[in-house]
Parts: sequence; structure tokens; C-alpha cells
Amino acid sequence: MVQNTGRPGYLQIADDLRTQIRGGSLAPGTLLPSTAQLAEQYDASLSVVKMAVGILRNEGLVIGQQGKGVFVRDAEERPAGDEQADLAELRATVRDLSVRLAKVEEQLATSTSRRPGRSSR
Amino acid sequence: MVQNTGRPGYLQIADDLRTQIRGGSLAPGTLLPSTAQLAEQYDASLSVVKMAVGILRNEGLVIGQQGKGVFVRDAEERPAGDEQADLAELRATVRDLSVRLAKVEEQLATSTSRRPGRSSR
DNA sequence: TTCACCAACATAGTTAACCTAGTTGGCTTG
DNA sequence: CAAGCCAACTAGGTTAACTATGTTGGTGAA
Repeated sequence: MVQNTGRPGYLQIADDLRTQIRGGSLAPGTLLPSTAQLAEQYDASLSVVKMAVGILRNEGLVIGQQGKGVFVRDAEERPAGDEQADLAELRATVRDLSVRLAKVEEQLATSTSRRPGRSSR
Repeated sequence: MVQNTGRPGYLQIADDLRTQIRGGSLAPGTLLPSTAQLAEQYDASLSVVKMAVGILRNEGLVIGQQGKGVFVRDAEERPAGDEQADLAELRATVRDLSVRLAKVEEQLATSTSRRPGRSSR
């Protein structure tokens, strides 16, 4: 695997995994092989596998969970044809986050000015 | 730069550059500072800068030319219909914000109710 | 049995080193 | 002067090592 076509290895692996996901060969919810297993399977180094998985993660096709593994995302939770609704939902979420963040920031400001405490991080 | 917010450095740098590009602070056609300069500017390692630039390159915001540098892409020649990438990007940001906010909220809750202590683990 | 600890394995992030390849500008040589 | 070489830059790809953190299963003690 990962032949010398000029296309970088991490893109070849990402392409292959993406194809398998889109094609259903890797069903939603499926746990991908571990980084080490993929490295052996594609005869690549751990680094390029990590880069490939990072790309898919960035694309929202998979979700990595520390300590468990990398899972194929459900088709519903990943960008389907309904981008309008998705956008609307995202917007709503962002609004919610903004409100929550504002509250926290306010609390934090008053508590730190009033009461010296946890400051470092 | 690249403060310790829990958000990985390569994403912080990518966010910052993306903001500058979207905001017009880095106009289309502009030559970005070299990898080494960015590394110094953000006080980060070369590796994280390369990862950050790689993300923007993957998003189509910039184009790297070997031997010359990395240029900001014109808005028109950018992948126009690539709402997929936009959505993925937004989704990633929202996910990150949720996690960070949840952590802060929890910290705040415990620190206000009882002694600020880290007892987990 | 149940609880606590620990080793093994997982993703994730960071850093450093090395290599390839393209560009540019200056310097040397004919 | 002109041609060509070369050193110094650039981006890009690959690899390895290390750290942090989360999960899981087994082991041993109470």
C-alpha cells in the first residue's frame, strides 16, 4: 500500500479510508483499526497514519476518542445533504455557547476580583 | 502567543491566520511570513506551524509554492462550493468550544460550592 | 466479593531531525 | 560582460521520540 505515485502517503491513506467510509465498507459506528494496526496494514509509519486520521477527523467523517479509538461517524451527525438545517442548528448552538460563556466569564471576573484564588492554569 | 487554553497550538495558529485572512488583514495574493518567521512570531515550534499551514492549505485558503512561500488565495479561486469543509470547520470549532466551556463551567461550579480542589483521578 | 491499584493500550499533541525539491541572488570563472 | 555554479532561502514530506490523558482489564488486598 501507499505506492509511490507522487501523492503523499498521508493523503493516500486518507483517501482510502474516506472511500471505505463513503462506500459503506466502514459502517457508521465502526471502530477503526488502531493507529499501530493501520500503520502495519498500509506499511506506513505511525506519523503518516496519524496525519491521515487527523484529516478525516477534521472533515468530520470520524471521531477520535482518547483511550478508546477512532469511530466512523453516523451519517446523520455528519454533513449530509441538509446543509441548511445543519447550519441553522450550528448557529443555534453557537448562540447557546455564547450565552453560557458570557455567564461564566462574568462569574469568573467577579469571583477573581472578590476572592483571590485559582488563577494559574 | 499560543497560550495554554487547552486548544492545541496548531489550531490556535490556524484560527488566527484564518481570521486574518477572512478579515482582510491578510489580503489575497499576500505572501505569508515564512514557516520559520511564523514559528518565532507565535513562539511555537516549526512543526506546529507546518501543521497549521497544512490545515489552511487543506481548506483552500492558502496555496504553498515550494521555494517561494505560502500565498493567500483569491476568494474567487477558492473552492466555492466547498461548504462541506466550511461545515466541518465550524463543527470542529463548536465541538471544541463546547468541551472547553463545559470544563470551565465545571471548575467554576466546584470552586464556588466548595474548596477549589483537584480531586479527580 | 469488592475495592484500589496498576499495567497495557488507545488517541492526541509537541518537538526535532532529516530529506526532497523549487527559487533566488551573488560570486566565480571563462 | 555573460554563463554557470553554488549557497541560502523556501515549502513539503517522513520518521521517531516523547508527553499527556483516557480506557480497560487483571491482580491483589481487605
